[in-house]
Parts: sequence; structure tokens; C-alpha cells
Amino acid sequence: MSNAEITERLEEAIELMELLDVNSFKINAYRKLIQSIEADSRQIQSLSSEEISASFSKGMSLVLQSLVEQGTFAELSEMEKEIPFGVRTMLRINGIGPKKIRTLWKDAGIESLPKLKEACIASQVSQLKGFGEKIQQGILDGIAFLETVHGRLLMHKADKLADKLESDWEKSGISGGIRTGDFAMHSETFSGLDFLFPLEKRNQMKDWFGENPSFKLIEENSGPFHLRFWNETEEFNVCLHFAGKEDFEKTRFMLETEKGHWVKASQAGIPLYSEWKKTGNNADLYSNLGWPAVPAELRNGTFEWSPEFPEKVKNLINYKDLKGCLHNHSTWSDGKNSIRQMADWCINQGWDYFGIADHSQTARYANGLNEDRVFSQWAEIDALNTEFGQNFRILKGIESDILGDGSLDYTDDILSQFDYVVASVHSIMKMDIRTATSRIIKAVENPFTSILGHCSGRILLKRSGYPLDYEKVIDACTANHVAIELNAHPSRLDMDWQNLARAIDKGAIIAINPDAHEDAGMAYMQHGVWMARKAGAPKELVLNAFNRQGLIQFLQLKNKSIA
DNA sequence: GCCGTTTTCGGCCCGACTGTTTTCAGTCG
Repeated sequence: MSNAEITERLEEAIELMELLDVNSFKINAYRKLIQSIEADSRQIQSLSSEEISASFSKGMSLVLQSLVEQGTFAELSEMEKEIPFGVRTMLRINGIGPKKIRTLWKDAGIESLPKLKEACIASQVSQLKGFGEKIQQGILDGIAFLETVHGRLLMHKADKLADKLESDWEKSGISGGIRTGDFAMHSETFSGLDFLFPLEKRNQMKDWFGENPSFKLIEENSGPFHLRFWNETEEFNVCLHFAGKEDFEKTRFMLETEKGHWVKASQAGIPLYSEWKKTGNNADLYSNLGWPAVPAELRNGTFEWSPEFPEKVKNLINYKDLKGCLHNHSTWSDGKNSIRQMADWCINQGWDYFGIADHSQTARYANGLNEDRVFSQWAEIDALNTEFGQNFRILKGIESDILGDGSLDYTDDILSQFDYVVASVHSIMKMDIRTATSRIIKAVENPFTSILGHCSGRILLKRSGYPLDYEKVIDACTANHVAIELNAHPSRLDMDWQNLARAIDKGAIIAINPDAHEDAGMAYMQHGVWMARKAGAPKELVLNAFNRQGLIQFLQLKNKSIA
């Protein structure tokens, strides 16, 4: 059992303990265990029992040993027997937590999402103690949202699942498949895992899945050139596509192109479809049409058939253009790595600077920094910068909470001393479009705000975020020299690329930020670059592609003493 | 579950907001 599998089992255990109302400090102990496993460079399964006992507390050592040997531990198996799977799925509903779910389960006998939905529609839930009309409606809204995201995957999760499948296939001697569909198009979220195989592999693949009990064949979505499977335990689709040698590239192009790309081409009088049928491979397709090649992530009908496209595609941001990133967390707040470790990761990328923007004082839950701790952090950064010399620079930022009224949570005096300020919303997320927009605009108009962080507050597949009047927010950002963050974390990707395209048309400056809580989290910059490309971001508008001097000049526009 | 104590149990932790209530439990970031 790998460390990742161990922490996954521990997370399951935590979920179940919350439902059973186990002492929260005990649950916390399990959370801390997960953190220490993640921070440990060793594989637990390769340690002797003595080494495990020496590294973890007594109780947790027993849990880990049992996990390594049996894949579970006594308390977890007990809880799994006690709690129906359907009850656990209720935890995904926003706005209700373990206590309320426990009431629904124990007092009302509701054990699945469909049953819960029925009970809400019949107004039975609002009659329960501690529930009312609003909570009942919130549950219905939550279930409706879950229905729209059912079976969808975040891009980094899809990658992990695909890695696992491919390694299992390799062990079974299966080769020749390639990732396609959402993988190639770098879709915001995935409808499933798409693979394309040579046609002669069809029977072999069908047999492999037939022997794997966690996958169920979906007959109605399968045919001679497709096999679709549903993984019931982890709730995701796998779609295998098959094509003969002649059609392989042609099929691949079809799978990696959204409808909008075809429609826009046809509207512009470009014979894409007939050329695709004739050419059969995408290497020659665009040159035959007299267009520059369109990479899969851009084939979605947004801007690729415009007269400006040939010029625009040449200037699009690429990963290699990046020179640093500005929204990251360290052990000073809720990150896993020290400032130095984070900076070292950036140096290894060949980057020019690293910006730290830990949580501000309102974010107590995330160990946000009060004024005194801000000063201590600056002292640490000054010392590191002296050591690094001119070759590399750590910038002093902060992710300052946008309070309910749109103000930031430090005095102007403190705000002015940061090199830059990322202003973000973390609380009071239930707002109508007017209130939310004016709150955000007030934060953008703050003379010390440099970057507007994850502007919608959405968490992909989990919550939709508050509504915003994007025209007004974008205009406020350009008027106030505030860069718009493209939060590159795969569960945020916020501002979304469609609205970002509008911002780019207005000349807004984009800051691609990983919101990293550990050094490896900065690798999500790649996901941000894909989204920026979808939005048509040229490198001239991406703050992270500015050289250090250019970056500092931009930040100096906002009343900063940075030099 | 862990920790540290004039140790064998009590404290550990985080405040704002919401929707229930009619003083507070539950949820969230």
C-alpha cells in the first residue's frame, strides 16, 4: 500500500468518524497523521515496525501497521459496516455537515441522495428538529448541483486515475493506447477518461475490463468503435475508442475538437470538414487550409477562426515564458513547506523570483498572520534575499481577506509596506450579484490592491461561487492597475477562461498563480497556462512573463515602497 | 488520539455567519 493509498484510507476514516460524531480532537489527530505522512519522504510500507513506532505515536503506529499489512484497520472496518455508502455521499452537499446528515440518517431513516431528494420535495425534511425551509431548499439546490457534476473529474484527479490505469495495463502487457479527449483539450473538468486504441486491441481491452470488478460495461454507450465503462467505487467514466490504422489520426482529431470549432469554421466559409475527411491527419490539415496549426486546447470555437488568429497564436503564453509566481503559502500560514523550500523549487525551474502571499489575520483557521508575525516574516525574507543576491528575489506579498464590506484586513500603513497585495474572498460567499460585484470592486479600488485573487470563489465540482458582473469587475481592474488572477489550482481555475477572454480583449493584466500550499503545488502553473491559452492570453499581458524589472514597475503603480 | 502536568486526566480550538431557535448548534474557510 503506497503512501497515497494510506492517506486515502485515512481520509475515508475521518469522514466516517465525523458522521459518527467522534471527538473532534481525535479526528484532528488523524488529520495530523495524514500531514506527517505527506511530509515524509519515505514509503511507509518499506519501513520496519520498529521504524514506524519510532516515527509515529503509539496509537497511530498500530493503525499504520494494520493498513500496510491488511489495507484497513479495526476501527475503520467497524465504521464501514455501520454506515451505508449512500449516507456518506450526503457529505458532498454544500451547507449541511456531518451533524445534520446524522439526524437525517438516524432520525429520518434517509440513507441515499435520491431518498433525501424525495423527502425534501415532500417537505418532510423541514419538519425535522434543527432544519427549516431554507435548509431544505439548500439541500435541494445542493443535490441539483451534484447531479450536474456527477461523474465529472478535476483535471489533476483524471491524470492520477489515468496513471494508475496505464500502469495496470502495462503490467498486463497492454500497450498502444493514447490519452485523448479532455486530456488533449485540457478541459476545465473531464467527463471521463478517454483513450484511443488500435482497433485490433478491442477484444483484449474488453477482456481486461471484464476481469476487473470495479468497472461495469455500459452497453448502451458501447459499440464496435467504443467501449464505455463506469467505475462504481470511484464514480468515473472510462471511454475506450478504437480506430484502424488508416483512420487513427483522423479519429483522434475528432475526439480532440469541440463542436464550436467545426461550427465557427463552417460559418467563416472554411472547408474544415471536407478537408478533414480528405486529409485524414491533422499534421497537414491546417496547412492545406492555409491556417496555422490549432492546438487541441484552442479548438473550441472561441477565437481560432478570427482574422487576428494567425498573429495571436504566435504570441500566446507558453510555460517556458514564466519567470515566477505570486500567490503561494508557506508554513507561516497553512502551507507545508518553508519559504526557502518553496523558493528552491522556483530556482530549480530557472525562475527569477518567488512571491509569498500567506493568509492574512482574519483567516484564523489558516493560521493567518497578524502584524507582528508579518514583521517577523519580512525579516526572514530579507535574510534570504541577502543570501540569494541579485540572481533571485523573494517578494513580500500577502493574501489579504476581502471583508464583507469590501475592505481589506490590515491598516493602510501595513498594506503599503508589502511588495504586493492579493485581495481574495474567503468568507460570506452567499451574495447576490449586486452586493458581490460592489464588494469586489471596492477591494479592487483599494489603493494597495495589486492582484484580485480567485474572483468568483468557485470550487469546481463542489460549489459554483457567487455571481459577478464581469464587465464591471474587469473594467475596475484595468482602471486601477490591478492584475486579474488566473488561479491555476485545478479545483479553482478562477477567473474562468471564458470571462478571462473578455478581460484580455480589454487589455487586462493576468497573473497566473498556483495558490500552492506546498512546493510541488507550484507545478499547477502548467494548468493555469493551458487555461490562459484557451482565453487567448498573449505573453505581453501575463504578469508572470514580465521580467523582474517589468513586474516591479507594474507593482509600483499601487503605492508600494518596493524597490 | 496526543500531550504534559508539581501526570494518569483535562485540555486541546477559531471566529463569523446562518438558520434555527428564543440562546445556540452547525457549518465554513
